[in-house]
Amino acid sequence: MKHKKATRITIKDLAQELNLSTSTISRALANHPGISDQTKELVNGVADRLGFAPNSIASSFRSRKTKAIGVIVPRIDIDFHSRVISGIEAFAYKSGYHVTIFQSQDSYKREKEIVKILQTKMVEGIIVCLAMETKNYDHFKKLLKSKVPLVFYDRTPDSFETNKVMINDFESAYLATEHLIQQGKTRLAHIAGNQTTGIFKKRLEGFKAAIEKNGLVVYEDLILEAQHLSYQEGVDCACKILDSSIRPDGVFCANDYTAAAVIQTLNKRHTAIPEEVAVVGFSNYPIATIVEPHITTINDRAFQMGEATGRLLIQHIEEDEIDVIDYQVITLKTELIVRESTAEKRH
Amino acid sequence: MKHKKATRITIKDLAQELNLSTSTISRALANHPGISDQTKELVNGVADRLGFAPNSIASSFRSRKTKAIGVIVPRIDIDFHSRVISGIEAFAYKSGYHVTIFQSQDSYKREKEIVKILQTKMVEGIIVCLAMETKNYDHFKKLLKSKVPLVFYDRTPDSFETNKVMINDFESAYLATEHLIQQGKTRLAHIAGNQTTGIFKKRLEGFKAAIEKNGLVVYEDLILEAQHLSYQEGVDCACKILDSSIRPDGVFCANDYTAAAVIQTLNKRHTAIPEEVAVVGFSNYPIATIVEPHITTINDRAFQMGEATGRLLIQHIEEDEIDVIDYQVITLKTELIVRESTAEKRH
DNA sequence: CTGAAAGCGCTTACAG
DNA sequence: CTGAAAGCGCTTACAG
Repeated sequence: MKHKKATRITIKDLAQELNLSTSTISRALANHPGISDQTKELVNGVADRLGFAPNSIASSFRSRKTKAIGVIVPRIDIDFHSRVISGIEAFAYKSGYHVTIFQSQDSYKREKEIVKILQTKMVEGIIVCLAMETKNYDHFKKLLKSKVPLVFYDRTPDSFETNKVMINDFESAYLATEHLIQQGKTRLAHIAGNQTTGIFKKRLEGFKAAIEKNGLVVYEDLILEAQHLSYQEGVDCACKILDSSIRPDGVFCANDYTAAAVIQTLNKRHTAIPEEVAVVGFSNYPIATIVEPHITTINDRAFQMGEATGRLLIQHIEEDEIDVIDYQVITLKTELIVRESTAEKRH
Repeated sequence: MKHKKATRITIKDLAQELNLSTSTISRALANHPGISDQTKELVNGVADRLGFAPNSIASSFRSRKTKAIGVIVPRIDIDFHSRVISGIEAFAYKSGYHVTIFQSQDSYKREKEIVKILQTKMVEGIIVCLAMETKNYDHFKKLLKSKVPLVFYDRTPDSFETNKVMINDFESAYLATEHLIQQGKTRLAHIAGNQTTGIFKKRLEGFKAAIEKNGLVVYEDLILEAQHLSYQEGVDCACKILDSSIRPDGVFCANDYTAAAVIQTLNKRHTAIPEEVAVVGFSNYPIATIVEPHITTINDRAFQMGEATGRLLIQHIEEDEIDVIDYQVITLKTELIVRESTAEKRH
């Protein structure tokens, strides 16, 4: 006798067992209204007893619904993205969807490959945070042409309109900068992110706008760009800024790693924070409350961004008859969390 | 005329277009050996021209291969897990698999729900890091009975043998503790993780073993348990330890958050690190090189753990005929990264 | 090297 | 409230 692979129980088996049609079994399992409660109980009972597990692939194939959404992120192991994904998964799960994840590794080539894979109807909708390299959006336009619901978050296309979820980077930077001004700071520096990326451009703009609106001077020499906003780049920028002839009394950093770097550099130089130099970060990473003094920063609400992105996508998946909406742009509120690096007395 | 949904191109359409059978089209697209190169070129050309995208659901349904693996983690937005997932995705992607992620939120109930969802043949194999609450493994045993390949990582079942990928927690803790002893430290403290979890129990055991092996005394009063190993718990434990009558000169922490907490607490008390008290952490989180002094810690190789887990699972999926292997346990090497919190001179 | 045909396990209009 | 029947888009043994 040959080794026989465990054959799975199907609705056919249940039908045979109960002398009912497969139609009835299928409907009973789906809790269809037109089936008597008695039959439903009977079916569910036998299903349990025989250890029936529905074949979701067959079901997806037939119904053309996979209940799957695809997510393309640059990298999963970046704090911001892992929190967004967590929000997406949490919302998707309670809506009966599951989430399949791909990393573009910030590569345009790989992003295109992934889009191609996702075009096979494996997923009902796609969420994307663009790869750093991506400047051409044809692969996504093709997707849209075939009516696949698509939502971008954070890093979004700049040359065409589509569904997006973002935070108000301009306003957040404006808020952060104005807070420094309110603390009496007048010579402000900024460690900026990659200026080919929209969100970092907006943060720089918000920084400048707040300064100008308050009648102060924008010192271009105090604005430095850090490609990856890493801690080490932050240290380098901090040294340059602090050694500049215009000695700054406030620094706004485009993320918390660089803010932590500025703070540690100041600490080493025994410069009083915030009295001599105040520091504001961006994102509210865990380090913001570990570094001393704790970092005043912008709460970027990554988890909520994930939830909002998931909600928007699922809405588009399920209400595709509402063809009236062309695209939707959601901007989330942020908040300034004031901590010791700008305001409170250090104990 | 009613609005007609964009009907997808199928292999039938390609067959018609080329006056070939669907069998040939299917084989040509799959690059089957028994098809002439000329035909393959022809088919691929027309497929491109008509914008054919294969229906992977139909294919999965028919071939019984989904090329999908499911991953159940407590939470995605924990640094360790996000790095493991990144490793899993990276390995899976280059092996032609994709990864669907679920968060158990450390809930036993939710973990069972997810397992039930995954039993629908949606995935070909499953990777799990157990929920904190989980003490009963029946849901996984059922999975194994139905021959679904299953691999656990990090937090693994303690009462039954199965595929696992772990680091050597005992040995790592032993190494870390012995390093403190080599620095001349004799009164050692330990901030331990939840002792109902195997890995944290092993870390405590390794800590004790190193002390005993070196002829020193284990001070039970200097061993504190922190449920979640959070920064705040770390601060609380640090205060208790430092105010104890046996003043410790070395602290081994079960993660880097609590190690950072100990360091900051020592800094506030103006206690010299490492001269008066040396500190070792665990995991090599980003904060390890941000906090001053930088933290000596164990590199837990999370990304590599993800790769190894993915490799092991896919091996089991693809070589299921190799029934000889019952289960496999892989233990990864760790390394001690020595930094200023124990050894180097602080500049 | 290519084709005819069966069938994977469901769902769903249609009929009663 | 239930059933008979068609069919989703592929893959694959079998035949030539």
